[in-house]
Amino acid sequence: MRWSQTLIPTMKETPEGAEIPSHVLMLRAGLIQQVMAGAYTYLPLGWRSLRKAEAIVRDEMDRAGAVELHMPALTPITLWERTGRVDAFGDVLINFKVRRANRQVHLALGPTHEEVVTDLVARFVSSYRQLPITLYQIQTKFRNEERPRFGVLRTSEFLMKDAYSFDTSVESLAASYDKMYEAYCRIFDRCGLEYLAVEAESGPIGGDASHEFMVLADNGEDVVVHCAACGYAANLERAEIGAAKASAAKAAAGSAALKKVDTPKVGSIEQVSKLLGCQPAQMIKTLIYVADGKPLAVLLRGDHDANEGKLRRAVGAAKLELASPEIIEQVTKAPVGFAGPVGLAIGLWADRDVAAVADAVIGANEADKHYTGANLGRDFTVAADHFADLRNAGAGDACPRCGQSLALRHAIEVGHVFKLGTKYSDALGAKFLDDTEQQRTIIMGCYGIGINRILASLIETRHDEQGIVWPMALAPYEVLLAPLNVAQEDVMQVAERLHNELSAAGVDVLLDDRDQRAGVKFKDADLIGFPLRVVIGGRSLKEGKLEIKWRWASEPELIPLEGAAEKLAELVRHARENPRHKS
RNA sequence: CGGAGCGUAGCUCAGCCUGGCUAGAGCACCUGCUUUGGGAGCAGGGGGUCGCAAGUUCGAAUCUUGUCGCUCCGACCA
Repeated sequence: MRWSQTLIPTMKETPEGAEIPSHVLMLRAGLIQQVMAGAYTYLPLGWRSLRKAEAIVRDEMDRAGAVELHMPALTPITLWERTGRVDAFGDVLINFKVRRANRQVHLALGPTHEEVVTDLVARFVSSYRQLPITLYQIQTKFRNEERPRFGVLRTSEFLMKDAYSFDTSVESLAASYDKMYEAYCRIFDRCGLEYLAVEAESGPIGGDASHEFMVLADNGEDVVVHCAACGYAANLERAEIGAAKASAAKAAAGSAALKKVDTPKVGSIEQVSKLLGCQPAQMIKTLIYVADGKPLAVLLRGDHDANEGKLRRAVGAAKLELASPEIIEQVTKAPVGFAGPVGLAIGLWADRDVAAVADAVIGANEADKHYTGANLGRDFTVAADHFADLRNAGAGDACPRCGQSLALRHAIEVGHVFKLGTKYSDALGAKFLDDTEQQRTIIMGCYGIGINRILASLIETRHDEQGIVWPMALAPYEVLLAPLNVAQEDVMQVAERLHNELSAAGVDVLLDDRDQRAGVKFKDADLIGFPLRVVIGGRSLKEGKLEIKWRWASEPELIPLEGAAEKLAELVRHARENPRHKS
């Protein structure tokens, strides 16, 4: 391809509104153009990279035995009503009515495709002989994001690979799941991404039933908990906390007396600690939840955050949510911000770390009042079996596996594998007859990859001051030919010949045939980040040599003009095998 | 959905506070000449409903109100 014949609108300056590196660089390098908040055009270069990522995903899905099909983005709302997900998705589900002859049809744009694919399987699969099977597609998904942001990281329309496995048993599901897990590792390896597979919230099946594939990046929206010592990794919702350090476990032997103090109009932990001159860790906060319709109270150290998943599992509730202000007032007889454990008549749970807080500051269940000097056992009690790990892990907490210190890292979720169980097959009647003529429900798994996020997370983690540093696998073009003077005939002859020979050898090559100064060509080459740049002209050509430079290398090297095409093709082939080469 | 900010040429921005000649600069674009290894120089040229609407005023990019769009922080995220 010739530069002059395609569309590559590079920008010297950072457009207003772009903040994070991947967004800035995708715009400046002419990969994307924003059409509205959360919707982008992929320009020729961006589209090439996206298609390369897609091709890798497709290749590995096929290798893992998954079968590609294509479902419509347009779906009837009734399909979503059958699984109750109209409510579950809420405003995220883009849906609308259209006129069709003399009636109205209510449609939804698919945010994912469990319903459509399960309905398909329910219609055509009826025997264990047809199972297991894993179906996948690569398709545009639609979600009405509350707040699109970070360039292509969070958009309302995005390209997703979604796969669904259908099995006859939990053991068979585990095998399907493992195949997908391994395929994901191969995909992200080939893309040159540094990723972590972390344990994630597991849903109905429990146990080891969900993993998220995370790319560690400072601008990631997710937080993963990582132990550098043993490799334990989990997302914040799921991360367990190891047993408390022995030194902190001194029994709460407080000396102070319980004393009611005035805290007028001051309800938050931060405000109260400031007013009373104590540390948040000296406080115990009391959160009121409603579990399956019944209110309960949870005690946490002031500087800790509740983990609703852990709490739900500890309490054994199906549904758990923070209580409304009305319920809180009814239960505590005080406005929000003044709840405390003393004299509360509802079920009381506590995070393990609460036991170590002596002479604590707590709410007094009375407007504008707190207690100081509160002590567990003397002033209030929590049943021994109501102590549990109920909070989010924090930096410095003990690793549940090895006891070393945990670290919190920001990350971008690029993939998710999940054992679904029978939620959708039950709702949509996907059953099969087993070899003993029993009718049973098909067991499902689902597996997603955000294709756009592969690009964004790669750029987020592989760039420098000059621009993107593409790995060979996803670069829009593998080789850039840069003739320095397009008016010079011998230079252009060499460039044209190399272009044709490399193309014939299966190398993606772009010829910068613009009549531009060398500086402009170099800046654009670095900004876009072509892995291999070949300069034709100047001193080296007179000596029968070409100058080549890897994007991640600091210095160029010279190769003989003689046999250059073969040499370059060989270099490209080698670099394709090593997706993670670094500067 | 709460909080904050920004909308002036394709891009980055000045002008607005304190209303007043024909609305500006740099980059980009077009023409010519020069230049040619890290975003060139000179000369000339094209391009703007100042987001939109209403209001105040003799007069609005500028003041007021409303509205739309975009961005950031937070909440939310099967």
